[in-house]
Amino acid sequence: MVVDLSELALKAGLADYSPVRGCMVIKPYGYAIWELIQKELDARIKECGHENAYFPLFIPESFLKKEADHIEGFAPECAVVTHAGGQKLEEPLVIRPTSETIIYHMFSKWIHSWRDLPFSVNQWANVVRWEMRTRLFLRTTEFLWQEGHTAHATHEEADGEALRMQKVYYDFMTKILALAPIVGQKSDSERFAGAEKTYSLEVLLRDGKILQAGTSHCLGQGFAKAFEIQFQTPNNELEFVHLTSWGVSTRLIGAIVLGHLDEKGLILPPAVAPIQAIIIPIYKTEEEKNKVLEECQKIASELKLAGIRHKIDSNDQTSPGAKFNEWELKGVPIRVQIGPRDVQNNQVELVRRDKCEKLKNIPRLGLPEKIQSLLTEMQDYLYERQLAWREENTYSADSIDELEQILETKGGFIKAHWNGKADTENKIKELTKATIRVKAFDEPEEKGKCLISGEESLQRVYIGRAY
RNA sequence: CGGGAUGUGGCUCAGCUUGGUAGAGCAUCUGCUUUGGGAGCAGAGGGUCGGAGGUUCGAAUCCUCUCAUCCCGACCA
Repeated sequence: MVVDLSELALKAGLADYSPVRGCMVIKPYGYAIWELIQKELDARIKECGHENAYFPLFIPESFLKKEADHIEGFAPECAVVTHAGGQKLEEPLVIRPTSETIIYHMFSKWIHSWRDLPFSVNQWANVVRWEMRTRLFLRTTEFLWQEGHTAHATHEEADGEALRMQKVYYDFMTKILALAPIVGQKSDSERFAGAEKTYSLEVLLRDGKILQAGTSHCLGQGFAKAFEIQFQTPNNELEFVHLTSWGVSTRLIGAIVLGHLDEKGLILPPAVAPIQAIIIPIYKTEEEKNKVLEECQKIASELKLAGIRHKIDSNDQTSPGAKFNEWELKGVPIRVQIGPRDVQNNQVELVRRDKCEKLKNIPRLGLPEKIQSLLTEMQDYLYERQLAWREENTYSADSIDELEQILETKGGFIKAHWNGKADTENKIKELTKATIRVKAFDEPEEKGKCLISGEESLQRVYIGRAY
């Protein structure tokens, strides 16, 4: 099984390496997936009342330094512009690694009264983080994402908003991406730089590793104080706002690929497949070709009417067999095969990418409806399969040896007791190369002893090796 | 930044140990036959061997330096 994302992403035409270290070119097929992600998620974000805006790529260096934890977390990975217009700049400009600072600078100008709250903005943008090691889609130097920022009058409201957006992500990932993330809260050491609490969504991939697919932060008042975002209460008192920020990135494409792939290549959930049905004509003679292609055109126009994203692979130079393999590699959900026999009998052959089963003698009449129902079935099936995969690969460990053994032989999520402290967390990481991924919300209470310290613990946490 | 590897037609790589003036497969082009699970045959075009310097009559091959990329660790969406 090809589980190497880089190889698969290159072969399937999602992306290519660029001349710049750690940066990728997202090719049309990969970008089309991103556009579908954007479209679906953007609608959900707007339903929450958040509007889109755009802030500058450049951030004055001094802005980043205003929040102590934030600069400490991000300084090592910032790209900084020191020269422009042929001259050394008065103040260096950081290329945004994230936009909290510049957005909150603006918030302080825009928010004055309790009547202005809650206040929110979302932006779709690129950010740059000079990571030591990069990997196509999972960790690139420049990546695309969406970052939402909200300001609230109370801590409870801000925390509620951070949780609400995490739920929006959960809903999006399960319904649209057919992924089954564990949702919960990050440990202190894995928390976002400058945040009070970080909520995350952790996906178990098919190679047994874990991917943080999205985060939502309750920032408390730290940034508000650093950027002096104050408002007057109805009682005429000055108070600092409570902020949240939340984001998902092009990493989601990596999550889709690694969450669903099989030995033949990608399997795209229908909801984000740029091509949902690929039509492959099969013929020998010129006469057959004309008849078959004519029928393909008819099918295409019916699919268009039905709102199914499709394409006819009319390439004359490759054999049908080659096309089958090509589109399987690219993960197209439904393949429509049609040859002279089918035209004759008013039927087609369909193949579902996930199960790879051939459905012969499908009546030509009502084909769009049939394809639509298969797409729906496949979307559900992929989610069920992901969920089952996660459940089958979630284990419990009650000692560090047991934890290590499961990591070595199986991978996956391992639930274990932990005392909640940083030193024991580091120790686990040191010993096993695995990290505490998340404290799940729906984890039942259970008395136990910390793997390292033996201290009392009331709840298991999820541990695993992550990307 | 530590460890490993690689750089040779568009792509994947061989050749390097033991120097003798560049090769295969895929792709491309031409022609004919093919097309229901990765087509066949015949022919053609295309490379200052990452860069610089050195050794030598002669360097893809040996030496020195340099640049770049990828993989494995510490950092991270």
